[in-house]
Amino acid sequence: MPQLKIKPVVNTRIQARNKEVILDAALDIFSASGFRGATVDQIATKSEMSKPNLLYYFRRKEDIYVALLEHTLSDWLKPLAELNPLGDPLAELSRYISAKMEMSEANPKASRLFANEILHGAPMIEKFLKGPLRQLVNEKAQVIQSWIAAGKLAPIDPYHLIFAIWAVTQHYADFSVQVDAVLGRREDIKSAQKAVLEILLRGLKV
Amino acid sequence: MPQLKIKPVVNTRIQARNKEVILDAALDIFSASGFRGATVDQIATKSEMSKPNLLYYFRRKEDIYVALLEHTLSDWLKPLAELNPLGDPLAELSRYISAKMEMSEANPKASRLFANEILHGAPMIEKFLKGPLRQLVNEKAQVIQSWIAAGKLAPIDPYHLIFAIWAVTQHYADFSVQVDAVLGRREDIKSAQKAVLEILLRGLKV
DNA sequence: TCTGCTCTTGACCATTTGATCAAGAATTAT
DNA sequence: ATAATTCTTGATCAAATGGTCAAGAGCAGA
Repeated sequence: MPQLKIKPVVNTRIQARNKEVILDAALDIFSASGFRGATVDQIATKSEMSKPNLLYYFRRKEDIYVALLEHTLSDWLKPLAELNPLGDPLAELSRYISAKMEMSEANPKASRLFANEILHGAPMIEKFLKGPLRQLVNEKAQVIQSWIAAGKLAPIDPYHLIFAIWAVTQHYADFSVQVDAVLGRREDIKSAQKAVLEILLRGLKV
Repeated sequence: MPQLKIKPVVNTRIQARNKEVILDAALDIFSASGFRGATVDQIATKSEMSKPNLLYYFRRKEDIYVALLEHTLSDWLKPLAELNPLGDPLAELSRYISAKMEMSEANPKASRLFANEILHGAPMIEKFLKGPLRQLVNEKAQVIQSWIAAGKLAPIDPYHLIFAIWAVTQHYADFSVQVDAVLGRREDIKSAQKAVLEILLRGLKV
């Protein structure tokens, strides 16, 4: 009696490759148009496969979107997780800010995907925000608080400091169109990074 | 011979009222779902009128969206325009930051509408960004630069300072879902405002 | 009151779009 | 080689959606 298989059980080479191709294409499309604005056809075309073929790998449009977000979220946490309680406060924060600026430069599409999701109420990643993200922020806010208590940092609310760092660094990815329009040229990330470090860190010195 | 009127020439009372009702409803819908995600039906329902009736006032979905953006843009410029070159630098910047924070609190929907538009490449407001906005920012950057030259402000790149102020203040409107999720409660704008002022201004003192 | 304009809507249309299906091609395991 | 499984796609569908139209209701000025 033949086994009834609705879906492949294993991930073959072809599956691994095609799923990656699809996620690559989907990042382009979703980050540019948002979930509703993107169409399965666009993603299929960019993936150079037929729409039914794409839907063979991800059964619903939403599945692609969720997979993409999950791919992105762990990367998103990493730099903050690396904030070292034992390091020098200003050096640690400087490293964190620089890492975020470089992420904005290297992968603005992921940043926009994430921004768009939150902007629209984060329907897919509420659990991530209230779970792992919240926990990590709590933990690192305590680290910052301990630095302040030790007199190594100016007394600034740690949570709002973290929000400010997120806001400023991601601004260069999410609002790059506006930044470029105002400056009248493609923003150079080096000088932006230098300016951001000054603006955010200068006030933190004791 | 009767005059051929395709569209009403004047704005009657009914038109004024209904257009406002529609724009109100549209702000709700567009800010929550983006241009593509919003449907004319949703806006019509929220406006308590039939779809053809809505389309009598705005012939295309895009017309509603554009009208809404135009409504918003002038408000958007106002606080920055009021930055007074003759005032005390820190007091002026403090006032500007506070005004932006209050705008985020009072009208987060407009902020999100704007954010979403820029996030997706600002197809409708490119001219605004490269024109009036750029001009105003240039002007105010010069003001800040003159404060720095006069030794009244720490030497910080004025453009990036303005970007930082935008980023941080609008973050509380655009990413409120994330802020609330991380804090585990509805953010209180008073304490946010206090923290933001400290973070952004502390480093600007000479 | 009567005339002409404004306002309103049910019915309808064309297109887009997410998703399905059956059937054949390609690949893999035996 | 051959059987089983995975992969691929043309054709198709139902629902959603932006927009139109004709016809009637409401309103304002003469």
